Amino acid sequence: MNNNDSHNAPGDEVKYRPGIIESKWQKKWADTSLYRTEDEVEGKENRYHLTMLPYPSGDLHVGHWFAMTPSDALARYFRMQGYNILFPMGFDAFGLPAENAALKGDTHPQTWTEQNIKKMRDQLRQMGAMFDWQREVNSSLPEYYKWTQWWFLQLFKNGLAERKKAPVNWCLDCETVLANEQVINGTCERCESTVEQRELEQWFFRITDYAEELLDNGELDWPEPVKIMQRNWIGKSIGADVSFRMETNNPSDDSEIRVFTTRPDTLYGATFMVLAPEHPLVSKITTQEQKNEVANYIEQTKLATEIERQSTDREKTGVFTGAYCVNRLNEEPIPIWISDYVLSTYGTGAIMAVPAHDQRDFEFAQKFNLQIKPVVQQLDVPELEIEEAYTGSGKLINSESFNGIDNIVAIEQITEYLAEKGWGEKKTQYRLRDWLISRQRYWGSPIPMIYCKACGIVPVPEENLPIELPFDVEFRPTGESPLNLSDDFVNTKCPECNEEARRETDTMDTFMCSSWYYIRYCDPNNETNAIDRDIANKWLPVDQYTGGSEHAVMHLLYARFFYKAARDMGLVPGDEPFTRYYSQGQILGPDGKRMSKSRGNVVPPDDQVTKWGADTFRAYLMFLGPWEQGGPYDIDGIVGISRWLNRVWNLVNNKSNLSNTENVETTEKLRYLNHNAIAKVTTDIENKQFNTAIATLMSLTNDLYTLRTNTTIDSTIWKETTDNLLLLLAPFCPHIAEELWEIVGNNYSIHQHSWPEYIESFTKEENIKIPMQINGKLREHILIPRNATETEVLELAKKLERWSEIVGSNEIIRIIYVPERLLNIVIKPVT
RNA sequence: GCCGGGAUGGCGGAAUAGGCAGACGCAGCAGACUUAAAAUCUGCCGAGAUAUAAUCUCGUGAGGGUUCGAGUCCCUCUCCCGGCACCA
Repeated sequence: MNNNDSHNAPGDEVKYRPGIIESKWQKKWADTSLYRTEDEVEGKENRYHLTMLPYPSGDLHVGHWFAMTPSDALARYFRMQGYNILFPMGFDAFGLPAENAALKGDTHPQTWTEQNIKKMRDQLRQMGAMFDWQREVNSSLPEYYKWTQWWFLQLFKNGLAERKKAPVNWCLDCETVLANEQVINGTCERCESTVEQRELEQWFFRITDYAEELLDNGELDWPEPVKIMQRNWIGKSIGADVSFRMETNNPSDDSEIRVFTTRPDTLYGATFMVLAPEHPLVSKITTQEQKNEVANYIEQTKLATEIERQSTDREKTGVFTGAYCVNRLNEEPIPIWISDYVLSTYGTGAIMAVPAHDQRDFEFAQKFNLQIKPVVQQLDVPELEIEEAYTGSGKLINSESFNGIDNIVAIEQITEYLAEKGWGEKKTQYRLRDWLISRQRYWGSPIPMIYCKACGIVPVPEENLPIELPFDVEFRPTGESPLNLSDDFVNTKCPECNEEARRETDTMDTFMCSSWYYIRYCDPNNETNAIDRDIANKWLPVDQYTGGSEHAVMHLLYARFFYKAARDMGLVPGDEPFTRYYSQGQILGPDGKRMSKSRGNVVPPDDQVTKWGADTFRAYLMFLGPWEQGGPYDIDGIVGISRWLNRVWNLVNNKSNLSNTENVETTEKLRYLNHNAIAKVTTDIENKQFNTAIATLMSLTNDLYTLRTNTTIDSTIWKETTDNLLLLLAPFCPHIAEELWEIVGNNYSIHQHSWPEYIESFTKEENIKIPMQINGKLREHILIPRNATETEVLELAKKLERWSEIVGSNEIIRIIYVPERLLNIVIKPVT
């Protein structure tokens, strides 16, 4: 008998119509506030799940679905496990695209953003995710950025926000400065256009104060590659600061050059010095004869873009200053050069060059015919025969009293010696720079600072927040902050002396907004505080964060810094914002390339939802492959999920072949299938292996189908089985699970039901089939009782028909029985 | 250059802790149902040998090794993807 026949009998047809049931349940969930999260629920532990909030570009992308729906499934699973789950959503709504769109079209960034949010909110609702929309945040609303500004003031009061002059990255196209993290290969992270260095006074957050603590991320339950990326970005180096006396005819001149080196052991091999062209000493020390050449070189450097300057395969350039300093260890004179391969922003902006043991210095020395002096033994060859720098270890040579000492030991000894003499000291350097947060753009949160001629830099009093972003402003990028053009905005009174003063007109980097949004979700409507301390204790830190690893050294590092600063102000509990973080991969176009309009490989999620339904689309995205891996979206594969859900639908709706008489064998088989699936799906979800969880559910569906087609089943055990199937399905496909749950007569809502538990003994069958190998090669299968001993298994094996054929009279030299897994018989031919 | 991750059928992928390679799905092939198609259902679906089979051989990027047994562990190499890139 065919299930489908009876199901399709006239008058009995109930077809799976995703479009109808999905909107039905989305409405009911909203009407009954099913996903409304209270801060406290009796008997339930709070658990905070979070997926990165989107930028309101105006159109939800498959990438959003790929990132958010598995995250939703995970949150739903933990909800069913009995936790009180916070799973919020919002919009990272400040940023350049709004301005760019406004410049192209006849609209305002605010209008554009509002419209986009409205559209995207609807698109997000179609996912059927358990977002608590009452906690939505929008970082561009004054109710939100009031607190972004408030945080700025707290950082300022705690000495973590400062205005300083520094060489900064300037994007020529965006006409604004950028943080170091936002410059990729010398180009702007957003618009990919050229970035150049400018010396400007800007607002910085002192993230470097937390370098050491940020580096210490080993205990975090985060993907190892992301932690490594952060550690590399912070870039800790231990070495020494060493000072070299300037050689001068004037005995009262005690000026010196300080360098940072990780190789104090090679100090005797320093044969020249190199200063960054921007180094302040350059103008002081350059001799009359070299003045022109040096000035020309500095001019050239300024003209070079960051891409040109940072290119490693470019030949080294530089000029001699004419000046010398003295290596205090041996009183030898050392010529001082300048070159752009030395960065003014790292260390002291000057280096001692040891060409024998540093490849960059080696290349420079070769180009300009400078002395190469080996000081580590392995390189004890005539100077002309040296082909590259030796960076390995060895005993010191040419180093006077340090000769013969292992260079690793010499690092310590020479550093100590320098310290004793007052010529240097041990030093730790970080590659990480302070976080530059000023932006010369309109669509961002104004920086709440005031410049007063008399009082200097004065923070806006907290009670005057928010400093609202004026709507009516000419925001065309001119390289000058648009807010500067608004007299109403700029002109103000000094909060201290009440005299005429000017407001800061730069806005904040939008990464500032996203550094604390997860804090605001906990208490989104609080008008007197950024977050209530009691509520913070209830939810923070985030238990499970998910999102793309492209944010590894930007958002994720900034947020960690921010949270630690907030902790030190006593405002949030714990040391880290995100206890667990998991990065999903990237979904690609069907052609395996990044989806983009220009490539024409974009798969619009709305179309997929219309065609297949949200549940099918969700499950397909989770089924494609490992979540962390991402990969191409195969437009044809989704039909498999659609077929599966239809089978589930028919399986549960079908009333045929059910009876009231129990068949013990069938019941046992059903229990086994059922509990096995519960066990597998449970561990898979916990490990975020959604693809295999869904494969398990498919297998279960197939097995139930087969059993149902071939046997008559007791209706009680059948309902128990299908109920469990629906519960296991609920996190992945919340709508169909809810609909079928209702159809079989269960109470609303399946999503308030607890996750099924499996019974260990049911997950195993009495008799199992194990492979039997001869010399490690598969020869037969044998059916054995699960707890059989080796002897019993061997007896069963000997009863096999093929025993004499495959073993015969050969000598058995070893028997390996792995309980419940395999039997391997090692034989040797009798000669 | 440095630091990560990876390579398994026609395709996406699966495989506790070293134990039946290819679960699950797509595509494909054959059949059932149908006037027909779609949908659905059933079966097959890594390569090769043999008479269909039973069975055997080969097979997880390449080469070597450890082991009764290797996709999994060790060594060497190739290619692909991601990050950083003159950080002294």
